[in-house]
Amino acid sequence: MADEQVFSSVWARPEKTRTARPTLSREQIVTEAIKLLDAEGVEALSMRKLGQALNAGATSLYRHVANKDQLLELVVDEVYGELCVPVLESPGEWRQAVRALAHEMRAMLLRHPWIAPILGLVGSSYLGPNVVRLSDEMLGLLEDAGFSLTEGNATVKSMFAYVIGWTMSEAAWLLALARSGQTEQEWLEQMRPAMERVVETHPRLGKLFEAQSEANAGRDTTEISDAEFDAGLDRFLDGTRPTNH
Amino acid sequence: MADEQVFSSVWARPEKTRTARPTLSREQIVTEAIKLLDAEGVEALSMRKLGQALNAGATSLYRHVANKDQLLELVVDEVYGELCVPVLESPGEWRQAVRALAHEMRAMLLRHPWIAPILGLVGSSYLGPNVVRLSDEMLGLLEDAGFSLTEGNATVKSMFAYVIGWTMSEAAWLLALARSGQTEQEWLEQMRPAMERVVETHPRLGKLFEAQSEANAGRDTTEISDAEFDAGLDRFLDGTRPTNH
DNA sequence: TCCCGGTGCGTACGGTGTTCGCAATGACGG
DNA sequence: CCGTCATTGCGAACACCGTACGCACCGGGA
Repeated sequence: MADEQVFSSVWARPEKTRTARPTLSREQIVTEAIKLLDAEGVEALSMRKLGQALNAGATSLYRHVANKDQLLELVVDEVYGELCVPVLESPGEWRQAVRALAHEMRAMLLRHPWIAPILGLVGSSYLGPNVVRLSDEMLGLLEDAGFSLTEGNATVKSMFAYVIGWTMSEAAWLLALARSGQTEQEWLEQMRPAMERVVETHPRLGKLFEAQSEANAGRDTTEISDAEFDAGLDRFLDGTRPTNH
Repeated sequence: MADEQVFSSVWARPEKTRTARPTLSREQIVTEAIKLLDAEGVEALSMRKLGQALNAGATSLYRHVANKDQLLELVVDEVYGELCVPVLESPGEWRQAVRALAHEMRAMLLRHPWIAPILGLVGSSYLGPNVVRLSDEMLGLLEDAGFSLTEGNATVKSMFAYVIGWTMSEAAWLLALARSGQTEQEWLEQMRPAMERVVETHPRLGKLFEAQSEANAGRDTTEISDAEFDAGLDRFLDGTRPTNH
């Protein structure tokens, strides 16, 4: 390698004369980072691999992005850009709208299960353009439905908290499963002994497992978790309404 | 260094004859890891530093812990051990009990703001003894209050989701603030320009900020966030009650 | 034409998780 | 009392990481 380097300036000019004007852009970097994260997970994202995926050197990225941390902020905001706030047809339908956005958000977080840990590190990147747009539109929707600005803000924040918290644990499960490289069946089978030891000392949990596997017999697992997510969301919404003033 | 190594076996036996029976234990490692995480944050926890803090070599830790990942699982469960489920004095007081646990949990997560990103990586380490104990006791409490097992489980899961989601964003803020090494005032002042640019294009957000700073004038910031957390929690609880059957 | 700001990137540094083999120890069976 | 042996600590090494720095190179403006 080092030897080649010594001669390279002699026997050949760089074969592909580098067009020095932006062959690399911040957008390209961010979208490629997301692709890499989706494909291989959060621990597989390194500046070197990302550069490689872009046919570029690792350190070239630093011309367009200050940090890996900043890159992650950009990534988070970009992903929030996948969400779009539903339109409110009549003021009474704010509840459906909030539910729809919550579902969109859960789907997005499950599409990109690596976001959860990043969110904890990077905050919600509150000032990213997409996050700002999302907050603003959501606030407008609730305003149209009769919420005051502060009420609407509180509603959005609480709803986001529930969705993120819930989906984070789902995503962590999915990640663990993916890392193990096993099917869900094998995975469950593998930790059955630990399960049984738990049930032995905590019979109440055993009864819960029985009741659940009975109630869920024959149902699809994604159907089940959809329903559980909705149930919790509905509890939250049942306690929420605009004050008439 | 290497030279010294050659002679070391000659001019001296190891000064402190290593007692080969456990000078190191899994518990010590976990508690020291937590101390380190609290003191210096998640990116400061390395096996070498942890070993150093324990007067041990980095690789010695691997005799007691399989992985860094496993260590983090142990850490998470240990921290959950700080929580204790309140006692239910009468069946009607389940609401206060749930609120109390939620508060405990939020306080714990803010005491250890590094957990949020770890939780996303490691799952909730569902089978750790402390997590299991917590779930079981909480389930028992709600059972005494008239919830069925599946209802109680759904309630606990949803409540945890809200608390984790909410507190994660609080914790991320605290972490960012701590990393910047500035006071909250300086920090806010520093990103005022970005704030103003946002307000310019999104006047609704500007009105929200005004309304909030007016409503919160003179109040302590921790008092404010406590109240906001409680408000969201109450919405959730308002939509939750045991079915009489 | 010449220069100069912007861009790509090779090199290098300090740090990371983890494997491996060796040294040393205490407990135990004879 | 003396081997034997599983267990523990640990130094060295490997592959990889984020990133600072300096140089080569290009395109556009004077």
